[in-house]
Amino acid sequence: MGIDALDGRLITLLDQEPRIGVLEASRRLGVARGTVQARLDRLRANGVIRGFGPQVDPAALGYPVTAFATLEIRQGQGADVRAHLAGVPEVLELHTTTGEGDMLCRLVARSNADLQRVIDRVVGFDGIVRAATAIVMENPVPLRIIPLVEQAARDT
Amino acid sequence: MGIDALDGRLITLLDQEPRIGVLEASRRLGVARGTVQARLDRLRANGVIRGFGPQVDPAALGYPVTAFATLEIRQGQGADVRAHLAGVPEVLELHTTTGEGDMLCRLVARSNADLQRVIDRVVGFDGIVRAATAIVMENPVPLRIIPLVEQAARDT
DNA sequence: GCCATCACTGGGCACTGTGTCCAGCGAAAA
DNA sequence: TTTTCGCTGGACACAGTGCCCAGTGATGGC
Repeated sequence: MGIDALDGRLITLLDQEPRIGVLEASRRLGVARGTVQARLDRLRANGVIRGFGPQVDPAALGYPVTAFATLEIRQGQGADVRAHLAGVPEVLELHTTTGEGDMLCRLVARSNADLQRVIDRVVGFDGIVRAATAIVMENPVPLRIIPLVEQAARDT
Repeated sequence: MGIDALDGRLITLLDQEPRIGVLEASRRLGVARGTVQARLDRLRANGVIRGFGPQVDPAALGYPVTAFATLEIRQGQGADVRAHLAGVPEVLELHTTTGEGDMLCRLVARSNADLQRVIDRVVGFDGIVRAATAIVMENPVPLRIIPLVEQAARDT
């Protein structure tokens, strides 16, 4: 477990220019192609790199509004609520949490007006007692991982 | 703007098997290679597909604990707080929101004990008045986009 | 009804990258 | 000291890419 400096540089490079292949990456990093291939195989085997799927922007799909909803669940209804929320396309992720509510989910919608429809669909389910919604205005730090990768590479 | 059924199938295919190339994708979809190439170029140009960067798992990097923190900010300190949080590697994303708090951020840590250190670092800043943290226990719906892509493709 | 536009097709081309070998070498562990 | 392991640098056949082209069918403007 853990990654070294070369792993960190490789991940950072692939994050900045995902289209480059193994050969070009080996040239940029100054190591043999086989080394990059082996590192990549190991990173995928260890689960550090889950894949290279397309990163789709919901806004470009017509869903520019993002919100987070904190849900309070009736005791014992967890599984049902999970299944219900998993069936709503506008629910992009769902977590069960400690603290205020019982669940936290990320929603998107076509507009602020459309968000009402989404929320109605989300909370219109028997097991959900209460919901508090926070609409996202700005996103100063978009989902990122590189700073953490660099720290993990340094701590080795 | 908007995507059609072929775009939807292409994105879904690339999400399931990111390693396949344009040629193989064209075979799976039953269209000419040039068509897939043109669709991909258009999706990237429209910003629907942002890229194909590596999806890194923080847990595999040694950060298995995730939490969400709601922050209340002192008036006029927004910019400073943003800059401060952007400098913390464990802050994976940051949003400004309506509702309860002023900001919502996603954190990771090496352990529950380590989370205390991260939170101290996050809230140990003058502009932050109050912070409420929710630790993630389960993640029944991991960050996903395909159901939304399929809905967007259907609505065309 | 006619013509221009546009996306898709199917083909061809040179070139690059990939997957997969291998032998040699230096460092670290046994 | 000897084994083990990761990295190197080279080789090979093959597949895929980027880029070109002419032909075709559908759509929309005139």
